[in-house]
Amino acid sequence: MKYIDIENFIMSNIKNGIYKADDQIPSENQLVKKFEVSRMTVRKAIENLVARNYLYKINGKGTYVINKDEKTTIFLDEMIGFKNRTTKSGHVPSTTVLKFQKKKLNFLIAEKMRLEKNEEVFYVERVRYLDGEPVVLEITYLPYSLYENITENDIKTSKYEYIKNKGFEIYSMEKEYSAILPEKKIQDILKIDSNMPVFKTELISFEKNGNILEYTKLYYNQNKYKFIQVLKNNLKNS
Amino acid sequence: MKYIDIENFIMSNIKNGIYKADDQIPSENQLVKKFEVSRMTVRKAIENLVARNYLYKINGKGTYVINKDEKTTIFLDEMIGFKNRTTKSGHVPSTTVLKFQKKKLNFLIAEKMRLEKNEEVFYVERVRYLDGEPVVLEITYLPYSLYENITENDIKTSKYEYIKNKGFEIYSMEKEYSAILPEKKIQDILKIDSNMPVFKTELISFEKNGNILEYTKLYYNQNKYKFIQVLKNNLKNS
DNA sequence: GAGTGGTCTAGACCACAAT
DNA sequence: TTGTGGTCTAGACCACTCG
Repeated sequence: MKYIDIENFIMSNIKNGIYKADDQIPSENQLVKKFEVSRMTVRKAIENLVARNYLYKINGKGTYVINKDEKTTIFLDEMIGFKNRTTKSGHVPSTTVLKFQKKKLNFLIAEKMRLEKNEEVFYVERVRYLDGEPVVLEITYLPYSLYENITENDIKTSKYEYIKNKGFEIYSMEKEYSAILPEKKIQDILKIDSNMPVFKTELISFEKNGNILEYTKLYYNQNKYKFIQVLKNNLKNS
Repeated sequence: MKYIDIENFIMSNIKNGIYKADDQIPSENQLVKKFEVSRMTVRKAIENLVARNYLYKINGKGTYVINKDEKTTIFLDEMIGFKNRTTKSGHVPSTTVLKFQKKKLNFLIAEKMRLEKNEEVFYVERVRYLDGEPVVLEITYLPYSLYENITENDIKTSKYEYIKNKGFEIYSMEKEYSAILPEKKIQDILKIDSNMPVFKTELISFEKNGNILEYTKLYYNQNKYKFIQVLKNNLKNS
């Protein structure tokens, strides 16, 4: 396959340090001439390497080599949220609430929350920023029956703080991890390339009695961040 | 954008149950006629929905709607490995060692393992199967100096069992989570579509004194599996 | 053999960056 | 204005599956 030849050419130049971090690689038209192929073939090779997290593109400017060392490390604490150790290193965290609405559940989400279709929930979209750059998009569904008088202000800082203050205790959590290419709307919010997959977590929080306290989807921006978790002791076998 | 119109057309048919799980959607040529666009435009829409985990393709046959309910649930135990609860439900696990070699480290991996370039390691590639279907590809680097007399048999079942039996204790673990589109070689091993991202974990295991016991990369097949983690109590704030 | 998706061509027009 | 990447066309040949 011709596009694999082009992938290999670019990759070997990255691995051998000929293309260094943040260097611009040859333009699509230059690669077209070099490999004597059509532009679509060159684009396919580049798209693959973008999706593989080796290249990034700037519209109207060019294609560049990703600088992994420059990525900000986000420490995930049991994967629940940010433990803002990052703030200690001078990064400024912030949160924006994009949407805060009362909504009726569609069938798909109702099933996940073990509620009836058309049951009412609060639908919340939040974006977490570091130094003004979007890190995570969070979409949360909160059952109306549990949080009747919630306001946008309640979840502007910490959602879990709010849930705790309401008198609920999260006893267990079910998390599903996946990797997807997000829809355009999410790409725009996170300011990521159109071929860059995101790391996604879906979670459901339970009270001890089995009540569902929330259903949440998290989309992590990998363009400028890497997501690290440190585990200590009590490790089990594989 | 025309390809977004096509994406929306297909998605609304999935969401409204017109295309049901495992249904074949219209062929590329049918969509070309319906939308009066070129085939490349149709293909871009379909590729996006494959990467978004809504469609899958079978070469020579057609494009189909993903059946999420049919996905086998894999329980991740502290994300270290399989806790084979799945076997209780009739699934048969197995492991294949693809590669077991003594190797000299390249610069990139040496840096991660805080070793020198050209230092010797055991390079191990293993695939975990369930009912003969590949679930995870694992690539492990084990420092030669720690495991001099290791054999392929030692890691045919449990790597962590072996490490423990060698007298080492994993005190902490650093994990990095990401989502990438894997290279063709990995796509083939995991038998996944060429536009399907994978969930990737990189981890380094430490002894209490800071010694590095392993560097491991894990690639999870999302085609037929979903990866769930259940956490109990001791949850912290976000 | 007919239909499917996989790869590829040789053009085109556009929005966007930089000069 | 020039060069870049983003979208799109109207073809083509191929390997694969299935009846």
